[in-house]
Amino acid sequence: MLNRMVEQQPATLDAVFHALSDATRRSMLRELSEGERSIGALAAPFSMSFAGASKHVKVLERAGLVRRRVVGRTHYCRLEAAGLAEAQGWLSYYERFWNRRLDVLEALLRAEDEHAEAGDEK
Amino acid sequence: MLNRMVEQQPATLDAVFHALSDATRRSMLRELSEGERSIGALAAPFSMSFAGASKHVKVLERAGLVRRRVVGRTHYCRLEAAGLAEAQGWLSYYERFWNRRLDVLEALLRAEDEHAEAGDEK
DNA sequence: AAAATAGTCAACCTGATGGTTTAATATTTC
DNA sequence: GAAATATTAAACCATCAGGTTGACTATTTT
Repeated sequence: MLNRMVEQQPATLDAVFHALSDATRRSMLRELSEGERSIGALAAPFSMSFAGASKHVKVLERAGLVRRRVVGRTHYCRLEAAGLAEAQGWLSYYERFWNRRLDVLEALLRAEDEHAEAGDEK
Repeated sequence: MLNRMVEQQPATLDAVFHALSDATRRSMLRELSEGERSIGALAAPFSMSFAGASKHVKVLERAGLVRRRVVGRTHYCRLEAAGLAEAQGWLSYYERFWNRRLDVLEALLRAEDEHAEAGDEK
């Protein structure tokens, strides 16, 4: 079950990471994390045309990060975070590498502290 | 200290996510997770020109995911996972969203199990 | 019915991407 | 020193990305 989530779906991972590689889209996701937003509402903070925002939303949809609900003339978008989990799954493989570095850093700091506690602080 | 890692550095995040949006580059990172590799060694599995691989490595370097050590005519690359930690830091904000979903799924499965255990399995 | 609103679509522009090939540079080997 | 090796650089190509504008569709308001 977890497997299904971490599983490699190259096309999808491409789409997810590509979607995340743009600061405007990342901001839109942040906004959507607070609740549903219309396309117009998503466009507003960027003084960007509706058409521009529409394109960004489509990129997010293609990546499976956003879903759309049409009510009358308004399109409401909401966050679909499962795709982000896929990205995290991929990244988690590498955790050990930076954890290792953090371990070293931690050890260094601890050593420093112990040194200080030992009474040689000036 | 953790803060410094999770901190938003838009330009860098752009570069990191962009670097990850290509399957070839993700494979290269996987390869580098096993140890240092020359540009040629990185190119080999993809039947791609040296020049092509060289470009990919430059993208990874720009994103801070790879570092290079030149020994004679050979350029050795190694993984620099700190940049990946930045990406994970960004994603971690959204964890609660998919965790929430997993909780629901888990609850559903548990409910199913209990139902089964209750003796009504046929 | 007319006007305003929310959004898409298509065309267009500029600049980046991913790939190639050919030439050039630096190093190593013969 | 000549030949082979490892790599970059530069030019080129096709395609994609991010953005705009203008025209169109569908809904809502007046």
